Amino acid sequence: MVEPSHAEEFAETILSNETERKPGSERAEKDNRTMSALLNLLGKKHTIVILHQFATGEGPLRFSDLEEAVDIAPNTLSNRLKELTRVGLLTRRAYNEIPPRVEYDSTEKAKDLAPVFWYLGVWTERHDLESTPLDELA
Amino acid sequence: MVEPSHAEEFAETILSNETERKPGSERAEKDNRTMSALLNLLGKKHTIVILHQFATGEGPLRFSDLEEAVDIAPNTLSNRLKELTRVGLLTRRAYNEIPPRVEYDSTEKAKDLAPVFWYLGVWTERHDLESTPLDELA
DNA sequence: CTGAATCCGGTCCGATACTG
DNA sequence: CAGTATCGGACCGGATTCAG
Repeated sequence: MVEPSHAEEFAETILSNETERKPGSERAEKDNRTMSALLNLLGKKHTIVILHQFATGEGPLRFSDLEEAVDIAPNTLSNRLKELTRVGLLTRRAYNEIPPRVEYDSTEKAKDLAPVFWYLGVWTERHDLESTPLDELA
Repeated sequence: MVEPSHAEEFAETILSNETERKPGSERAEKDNRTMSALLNLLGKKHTIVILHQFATGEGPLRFSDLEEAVDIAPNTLSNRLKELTRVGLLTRRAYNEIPPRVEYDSTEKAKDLAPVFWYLGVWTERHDLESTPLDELA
Protein backbone atom coordinates (compact mmCIF):
# COMPACT_ATOMS: atom_id res chain seq x y z
CA MET A 1 0.00 0.00 0.00
CA VAL A 2 3.02 2.18 0.24
CA GLU A 3 3.62 2.70 -3.43
CA PRO A 4 0.46 1.83 -5.34
CA SER A 5 1.69 2.76 -8.80
CA HIS A 6 5.33 1.99 -8.36
CA ALA A 7 5.23 -0.14 -11.47
CA GLU A 8 3.81 2.59 -13.68
CA GLU A 9 6.20 5.16 -12.32
CA PHE A 10 9.05 2.81 -12.99
CA ALA A 11 7.83 2.08 -16.49
CA GLU A 12 7.68 5.79 -17.26
CA THR A 13 11.23 6.22 -16.14
CA ILE A 14 12.25 3.37 -18.34
CA LEU A 15 10.48 4.54 -21.44
CA SER A 16 11.73 8.11 -21.19
CA ASN A 17 14.48 8.59 -23.72
CA GLU A 18 16.37 10.49 -21.06
CA THR A 19 17.54 7.24 -19.65
CA GLU A 20 18.58 5.72 -22.94
CA ARG A 21 22.06 4.37 -23.11
CA LYS A 22 24.42 6.22 -25.36
CA PRO A 23 27.08 3.69 -26.41
CA GLY A 24 30.49 5.18 -26.85
CA SER A 25 29.63 8.42 -25.15
CA GLU A 26 32.30 10.34 -23.30
CA ARG A 27 30.59 9.90 -19.97
CA ALA A 28 31.07 6.17 -20.26
CA GLU A 29 34.32 6.27 -18.32
CA LYS A 30 32.88 8.06 -15.33
CA ASP A 31 29.80 5.85 -15.42
CA ASN A 32 31.95 2.77 -15.48
CA ARG A 33 33.86 3.96 -12.47
CA THR A 34 30.65 4.76 -10.67
CA MET A 35 29.21 1.40 -11.62
CA SER A 36 32.33 -0.33 -10.43
CA ALA A 37 32.24 1.51 -7.13
CA LEU A 38 28.56 0.76 -6.74
CA LEU A 39 28.98 -2.92 -7.46
CA ASN A 40 31.95 -3.09 -5.15
CA LEU A 41 29.88 -1.49 -2.42
CA LEU A 42 26.91 -3.75 -2.99
CA GLY A 43 29.29 -6.69 -3.01
CA LYS A 44 30.17 -6.13 0.62
CA LYS A 45 28.25 -8.29 2.97
CA HIS A 46 24.78 -7.17 4.09
CA THR A 47 24.92 -3.91 2.16
CA ILE A 48 22.12 -4.98 -0.14
CA VAL A 49 20.01 -6.26 2.71
CA ILE A 50 20.39 -2.97 4.54
CA LEU A 51 19.42 -0.93 1.51
CA HIS A 52 16.54 -3.33 0.97
CA GLN A 53 15.24 -2.43 4.40
CA PHE A 54 15.27 1.24 3.55
CA ALA A 55 13.72 0.57 0.17
CA THR A 56 10.78 -1.44 1.46
CA GLY A 57 10.11 0.69 4.52
CA GLU A 58 9.41 4.37 4.21
CA GLY A 59 10.39 6.18 7.38
CA PRO A 60 13.82 6.48 8.97
CA LEU A 61 15.35 3.46 10.66
CA ARG A 62 17.22 3.21 13.89
CA PHE A 63 20.32 1.20 14.64
CA SER A 64 18.47 -1.36 16.70
CA ASP A 65 15.79 -1.72 14.04
CA LEU A 66 18.35 -2.76 11.48
CA GLU A 67 20.22 -4.86 14.00
CA GLU A 68 17.26 -7.16 14.57
CA ALA A 69 15.95 -7.08 11.02
CA VAL A 70 19.17 -7.98 9.27
CA ASP A 71 20.89 -10.35 11.69
CA ILE A 72 24.23 -8.60 11.54
CA ALA A 73 26.96 -7.95 14.06
CA PRO A 74 26.81 -4.45 15.55
CA ASN A 75 30.32 -3.54 14.47
CA THR A 76 29.69 -4.60 10.90
CA LEU A 77 26.40 -2.72 10.88
CA SER A 78 28.20 0.33 12.15
CA ASN A 79 30.74 0.07 9.37
CA ARG A 80 28.08 -0.38 6.69
CA LEU A 81 26.13 2.61 7.92
CA LYS A 82 29.25 4.72 7.87
CA GLU A 83 30.06 3.64 4.34
CA LEU A 84 26.55 4.26 3.13
CA THR A 85 26.41 7.70 4.69
CA ARG A 86 29.87 8.42 3.32
CA VAL A 87 28.80 7.85 -0.27
CA GLY A 88 25.62 9.80 0.24
CA LEU A 89 23.08 7.01 0.21
CA LEU A 90 22.02 7.51 3.81
CA THR A 91 21.73 10.42 6.19
CA ARG A 92 22.54 10.14 9.84
CA ARG A 93 20.80 12.29 12.41
CA ALA A 94 21.67 11.96 16.07
CA TYR A 95 19.58 13.41 18.86
CA ASN A 96 21.13 14.36 22.16
CA GLU A 97 18.48 12.75 24.28
CA ILE A 98 18.16 10.17 26.96
CA PRO A 99 17.78 7.48 25.86
CA PRO A 100 19.92 8.41 22.87
CA ARG A 101 18.38 8.16 19.44
CA VAL A 102 20.03 7.95 16.03
CA GLU A 103 17.96 7.86 12.90
CA TYR A 104 19.20 6.80 9.51
CA ASP A 105 17.24 7.72 6.43
CA SER A 106 17.65 7.11 2.74
CA THR A 107 18.61 10.01 0.49
CA GLU A 108 17.18 10.75 -2.93
CA LYS A 109 19.91 8.71 -4.50
CA ALA A 110 18.94 5.71 -2.42
CA LYS A 111 15.27 6.25 -3.14
CA ASP A 112 16.10 6.26 -6.82
CA LEU A 113 17.79 2.95 -6.28
CA ALA A 114 14.61 1.47 -4.82
CA PRO A 115 13.22 0.18 -8.16
CA VAL A 116 16.03 -2.34 -8.17
CA PHE A 117 14.81 -3.87 -4.96
CA TRP A 118 11.24 -3.53 -6.09
CA TYR A 119 11.96 -5.57 -9.19
CA LEU A 120 13.90 -8.05 -7.09
CA GLY A 121 10.64 -8.62 -5.24
CA VAL A 122 8.84 -9.14 -8.51
CA TRP A 123 11.48 -11.64 -9.51
CA THR A 124 11.08 -13.69 -6.35
CA GLU A 125 7.35 -13.97 -7.01
CA ARG A 126 7.94 -15.53 -10.38
CA HIS A 127 11.05 -17.59 -9.77
CA ASP A 128 12.60 -19.75 -7.17
CA LEU A 129 16.16 -20.38 -6.11
CA GLU A 130 16.21 -24.13 -5.80
CA SER A 131 19.50 -25.50 -4.60
CA THR A 132 20.54 -28.46 -6.70
CA PRO A 133 22.94 -30.22 -4.32
CA LEU A 134 25.83 -31.56 -6.36
CA ASP A 135 24.89 -32.92 -9.75
CA GLU A 136 25.96 -31.31 -12.95
CA LEU A 137 28.94 -29.77 -11.30
CA ALA A 138 31.13 -32.78 -10.93
CA MET B 1 23.39 -2.09 -29.89
CA VAL B 2 22.99 -5.39 -28.20
CA GLU B 3 19.52 -4.87 -26.80
CA PRO B 4 17.77 -2.21 -28.85
CA SER B 5 14.37 -2.30 -27.19
CA HIS B 6 15.31 -3.62 -23.81
CA ALA B 7 13.56 -0.73 -22.15
CA GLU B 8 10.24 -1.30 -23.87
CA GLU B 9 10.35 -5.00 -23.24
CA PHE B 10 11.09 -4.30 -19.64
CA ALA B 11 8.28 -1.80 -19.33
CA GLU B 12 5.82 -4.35 -20.68
CA THR B 13 6.89 -6.86 -18.11
CA ILE B 14 6.48 -4.33 -15.38
CA LEU B 15 3.05 -3.13 -16.41
CA SER B 16 1.61 -6.60 -16.81
CA ASN B 17 -0.73 -7.22 -13.91
CA GLU B 18 0.80 -10.63 -13.59
CA THR B 19 3.63 -9.07 -11.69
CA GLU B 20 1.47 -7.15 -9.25
CA ARG B 21 2.20 -7.61 -5.59
CA LYS B 22 -0.44 -9.35 -3.53
CA PRO B 23 0.03 -8.06 0.01
CA GLY B 24 -0.66 -10.57 2.71
CA SER B 25 -0.74 -13.52 0.38
CA GLU B 26 0.20 -16.93 1.62
CA ARG B 27 3.15 -17.15 -0.67
CA ALA B 28 4.77 -14.30 1.20
CA GLU B 29 6.78 -16.63 3.41
CA LYS B 30 8.30 -18.53 0.56
CA ASP B 31 8.98 -15.30 -1.30
CA ASN B 32 10.70 -13.87 1.72
CA ARG B 33 12.93 -16.90 1.97
CA THR B 34 13.70 -16.71 -1.70
CA MET B 35 14.41 -13.01 -1.43
CA SER B 36 16.66 -13.57 1.53
CA ALA B 37 18.58 -16.26 -0.29
CA LEU B 38 18.85 -14.09 -3.38
CA LEU B 39 20.12 -11.09 -1.45
CA ASN B 40 22.53 -13.29 0.42
CA LEU B 41 23.81 -14.66 -2.86
CA LEU B 42 24.12 -11.26 -4.50
CA GLY B 43 25.85 -10.01 -1.39
CA LYS B 44 28.81 -12.29 -1.96
CA LYS B 45 31.72 -10.63 -3.63
CA HIS B 46 31.70 -10.37 -7.43
CA THR B 47 28.43 -12.21 -7.85
CA ILE B 48 26.68 -9.14 -9.20
CA VAL B 49 29.53 -8.30 -11.50
CA ILE B 50 29.49 -11.81 -12.93
CA LEU B 51 25.76 -11.73 -13.52
CA HIS B 52 26.19 -8.28 -14.98
CA GLN B 53 28.51 -9.72 -17.57
CA PHE B 54 25.93 -12.28 -18.59
CA ALA B 55 23.23 -9.63 -18.58
CA THR B 56 25.03 -7.19 -20.87
CA GLY B 57 26.46 -9.79 -23.22
CA GLU B 58 24.23 -12.23 -25.02
CA GLY B 59 26.12 -15.39 -25.87
CA PRO B 60 27.72 -17.90 -23.52
CA LEU B 61 30.87 -16.94 -21.66
CA ARG B 62 33.96 -18.95 -21.00
CA PHE B 63 36.01 -19.14 -17.83
CA SER B 64 38.81 -17.02 -19.20
CA ASP B 65 36.37 -14.44 -20.52
CA LEU B 66 35.05 -13.81 -17.06
CA GLU B 67 38.46 -14.02 -15.51
CA GLU B 68 39.77 -11.09 -17.48
CA ALA B 69 36.56 -9.10 -17.49
CA VAL B 70 35.88 -9.20 -13.79
CA ASP B 71 39.36 -9.13 -12.27
CA ILE B 72 38.77 -12.01 -9.92
CA ALA B 73 40.92 -14.82 -8.59
CA PRO B 74 40.37 -18.13 -10.41
CA ASN B 75 39.41 -20.04 -7.29
CA THR B 76 36.85 -17.45 -6.28
CA LEU B 77 35.47 -17.37 -9.80
CA SER B 78 35.21 -21.15 -9.72
CA ASN B 79 33.26 -20.98 -6.48
CA ARG B 80 30.89 -18.31 -7.78
CA LEU B 81 30.21 -20.22 -10.96
CA LYS B 82 29.47 -23.34 -8.93
CA GLU B 83 27.07 -21.43 -6.71
CA LEU B 84 25.31 -19.80 -9.63
CA THR B 85 24.89 -23.06 -11.49
CA ARG B 86 23.75 -24.70 -8.27
CA VAL B 87 20.84 -22.32 -7.83
CA GLY B 88 19.93 -22.56 -11.49
CA LEU B 89 21.04 -19.15 -12.70
CA LEU B 90 23.76 -20.48 -14.97
CA THR B 91 24.25 -23.59 -17.06
CA ARG B 92 27.60 -25.25 -17.47
CA ARG B 93 28.49 -27.16 -20.62
CA ALA B 94 31.89 -28.81 -20.89
CA TYR B 95 33.37 -30.12 -24.13
CA ASN B 96 35.90 -32.93 -24.11
CA GLU B 97 38.32 -31.27 -26.47
CA ILE B 98 41.88 -30.15 -26.56
CA PRO B 99 42.20 -27.42 -25.54
CA PRO B 100 39.30 -27.95 -23.17
CA ARG B 101 36.32 -25.66 -23.50
CA VAL B 102 33.66 -24.87 -20.93
CA GLU B 103 30.81 -22.55 -21.68
CA TYR B 104 28.61 -20.90 -19.09
CA ASP B 105 25.31 -19.45 -20.11
CA SER B 106 22.54 -17.65 -18.31
CA THR B 107 19.25 -19.47 -17.78
CA GLU B 108 15.81 -17.96 -18.19
CA LYS B 109 15.81 -17.07 -14.53
CA ALA B 110 19.01 -15.12 -14.95
CA LYS B 111 17.75 -13.44 -18.10
CA ASP B 112 14.69 -12.37 -16.18
CA LEU B 113 17.02 -10.88 -13.60
CA ALA B 114 18.78 -8.77 -16.20
CA PRO B 115 16.53 -5.69 -15.81
CA VAL B 116 18.04 -5.22 -12.38
CA PHE B 117 21.48 -4.77 -13.85
CA TRP B 118 20.08 -2.72 -16.66
CA TYR B 119 18.50 -0.29 -14.22
CA LEU B 120 21.73 -0.20 -12.24
CA GLY B 121 23.31 1.18 -15.37
CA VAL B 122 20.58 3.78 -15.63
CA TRP B 123 21.19 4.76 -12.04
CA THR B 124 24.89 5.34 -12.57
CA GLU B 125 24.10 7.68 -15.44
CA ARG B 126 21.97 9.87 -13.26
CA HIS B 127 23.79 9.71 -9.97
CA ASP B 128 27.27 9.69 -8.61
CA LEU B 129 28.88 8.01 -5.65
CA GLU B 130 30.91 10.84 -4.24
CA SER B 131 32.93 9.88 -1.23
CA THR B 132 32.52 12.48 1.49
CA PRO B 133 35.69 11.88 3.50
CA LEU B 134 34.84 12.30 7.16
CA ASP B 135 32.36 15.03 7.89
CA GLU B 136 28.90 14.38 9.16
CA LEU B 137 29.96 11.11 10.68
CA ALA B 138 31.83 12.44 13.68
C1' DC C 1 19.66 2.36 27.53
C1' DT C 2 21.51 2.94 22.68
C1' DG C 3 25.09 3.45 19.40
C1' DA C 4 29.59 2.27 18.51
C1' DA C 5 34.75 1.20 19.46
C1' DT C 6 37.86 -2.65 20.52
C1' DC C 7 39.98 -7.21 20.74
C1' DC C 8 40.07 -11.83 19.13
C1' DG C 9 38.81 -16.06 16.49
C1' DG C 10 36.79 -17.79 12.23
C1' DT C 11 35.66 -17.39 7.47
C1' DC C 12 36.13 -15.63 3.03
C1' DC C 13 38.99 -13.71 -0.59
C1' DG C 14 43.32 -12.78 -3.51
C1' DA C 15 47.88 -14.27 -5.73
C1' DT C 16 50.58 -17.61 -7.19
C1' DA C 17 51.90 -22.27 -8.54
C1' DC C 18 50.48 -26.27 -10.30
C1' DT C 19 47.53 -30.25 -12.74
C1' DG C 20 44.37 -32.48 -16.40
C1' DC D 1 42.13 -23.57 -21.12
C1' DA D 2 39.79 -24.65 -16.99
C1' DG D 3 40.20 -25.28 -13.00
C1' DT D 4 42.55 -27.00 -8.01
C1' DA D 5 45.90 -26.46 -3.84
C1' DT D 6 48.05 -23.73 -0.71
C1' DC D 7 48.99 -19.87 1.96
C1' DG D 8 48.70 -15.08 3.63
C1' DG D 9 45.63 -11.26 4.32
C1' DA D 10 41.38 -8.86 4.59
C1' DC D 11 36.97 -9.04 6.22
C1' DC D 12 33.16 -10.62 9.27
C1' DG D 13 30.98 -12.32 13.74
C1' DG D 14 30.65 -12.24 18.87
C1' DA D 15 31.50 -10.56 23.28
C1' DT D 16 32.93 -7.05 25.97
C1' DT D 17 33.47 -2.35 27.02
C1' DC D 18 32.81 2.50 26.56
C1' DA D 19 30.39 7.10 25.68
C1' DG D 20 26.40 9.89 25.77
